[in-house]
Amino acid sequence: MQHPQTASSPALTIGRLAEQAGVGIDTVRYYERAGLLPVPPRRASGYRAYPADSVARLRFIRRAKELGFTLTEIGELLELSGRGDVPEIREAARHKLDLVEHKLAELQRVRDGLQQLIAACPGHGPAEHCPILRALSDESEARA
Amino acid sequence: MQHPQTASSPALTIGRLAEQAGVGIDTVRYYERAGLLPVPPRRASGYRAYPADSVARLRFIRRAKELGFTLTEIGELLELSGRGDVPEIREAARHKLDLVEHKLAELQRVRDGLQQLIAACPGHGPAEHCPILRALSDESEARA
DNA sequence: CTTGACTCTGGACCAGACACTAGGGTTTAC
DNA sequence: GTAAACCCTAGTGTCTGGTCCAGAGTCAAG
Repeated sequence: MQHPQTASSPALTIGRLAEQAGVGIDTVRYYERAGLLPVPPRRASGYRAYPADSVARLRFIRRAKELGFTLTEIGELLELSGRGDVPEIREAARHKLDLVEHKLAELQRVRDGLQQLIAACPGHGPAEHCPILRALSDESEARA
Repeated sequence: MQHPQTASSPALTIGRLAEQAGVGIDTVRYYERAGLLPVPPRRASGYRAYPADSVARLRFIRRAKELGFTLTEIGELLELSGRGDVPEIREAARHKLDLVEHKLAELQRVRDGLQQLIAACPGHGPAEHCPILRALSDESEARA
């Protein structure tokens, strides 16, 4: 833990924060409304003043989103990461883990499917021989 | 290949088509609007009359969607497949595979983070260095 | 012929995740 | 000190991928 703003932390404006995290300004405000970012302190002018570590948090959100988590889920993950003592939270983490493993399994299935298709596809020749097309359109409803 | 409608093909109603393909009726119409399904012939009454092979096409769409392709991408795949452009299709699949593998790797890191969190959190103490957050927010911006 | 199930069109609506606009005030660089 | 660049709120618009009417016509069974 470091003091948020003793003297060294630059206290970013929303614009700088957004830029450093690679998102839009509106997105930052949206996340705040959505409860994903803590409400930041304000200057006298009303400008939001973000501690430097907000960048990490925003990046986390961005990347988790790329992984297919919804903002709600990300909020839950953030909550887990933010407080670490109650056993309930451990349960929640377990629950999240299930979810993540489920996602992993699905994604692996997708990967395997794609790999097989690519491996079997000669990359040339008539379309009838391309298993990518066949695999998707055939009666391969074996397991659904 | 079989003749579309010489005499034997049943010419499905939209309801039957949807049912056989496992999607909703509205979805079928939506796909038509979106250009994913060819505009079908109509009966005198105005009812859409689908050739039997529309089922395969719809299933293709459904499965490609399960593989994570967007409708736009699927439209492109369908176009490529119509042209018999095998190399391009393969390239598209390869590209998707790259994305999927990347996601897999990151998701694994999230999973590891959760596992560590659970293991290291016996029900007390500050989860100050939360591995979940670290997994995704660190300077792992190596490639972006 | 009637009834109930089906289909038609056009448009409204949903959630998620933002992006943009208007009409202001503020900060900063020169 | 002034102009550019930035920030504020509130509200509306956008895109994706559908879903759900309403009101009207059509088809199949009995």
